[in-house]
Amino acid sequence: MADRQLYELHASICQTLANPKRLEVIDLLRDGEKSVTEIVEAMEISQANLSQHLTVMRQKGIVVPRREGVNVYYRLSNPKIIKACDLMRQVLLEHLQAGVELARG
Amino acid sequence: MADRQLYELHASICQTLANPKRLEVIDLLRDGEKSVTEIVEAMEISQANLSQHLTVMRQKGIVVPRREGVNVYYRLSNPKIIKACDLMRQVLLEHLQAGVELARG
DNA sequence: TCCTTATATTAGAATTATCGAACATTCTAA
DNA sequence: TTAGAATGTTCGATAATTCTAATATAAGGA
Repeated sequence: MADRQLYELHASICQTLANPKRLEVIDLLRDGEKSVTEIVEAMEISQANLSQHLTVMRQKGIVVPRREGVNVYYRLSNPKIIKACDLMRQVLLEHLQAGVELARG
Repeated sequence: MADRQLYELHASICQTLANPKRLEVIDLLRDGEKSVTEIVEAMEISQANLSQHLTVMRQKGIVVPRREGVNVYYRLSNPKIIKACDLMRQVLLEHLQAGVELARG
């Protein structure tokens, strides 16, 4: 596979992580699976909107669903996702300490 | 600082990485600084467009410029950025091997 | 100063992402 | 099989991103 395509796919993963709600979901799934209802109750988000975000993350292979009766439980597909997020979080915190201007937008 | 704000800043960093050209630039800077001209010549990109991407990355604290005469040399601000990118790349490759559908868009 | 090279900025069009609202689906229990 | 709870999908408005083209700025040399 060409490098260009790899960069595209890589960018696609980053794009999936580039949303505060989705990052919060990932953080919530850090220690194991949670049902949609559990996630909704832990966040300030509508069920429909969460479902949209979960769809995006599912399609990109970030999370994996498991249906159990009426509930659907989601988990992270790969523990390295948390590692990557934590690394970026470290970069962020180090920059904040260094006074780098990082305001969103 | 509130978690919500942290997630916003974190998303902002991911957003900055969520572009194939910018990822390619980061990869090019992996082993040390390069001038804008060097980067342009190593990629398929216009100078103006590269300058725009460098501006974004500069503002988000991903890269740091150093002017030397008429040239501006850019370097990564933090080696953890490469580590995070490499981790995500690993996740991507493992997913590809597992046959996960990751097509962009 | 004037010219040239290197880099940055702006404007505008096209594409893409986000969210609320409304609606659809799936499953279980009664 | 109908009701209700849990989850998913579609649509449309708004906002953000990306690129090209044109222009601007900065630095050095003749």
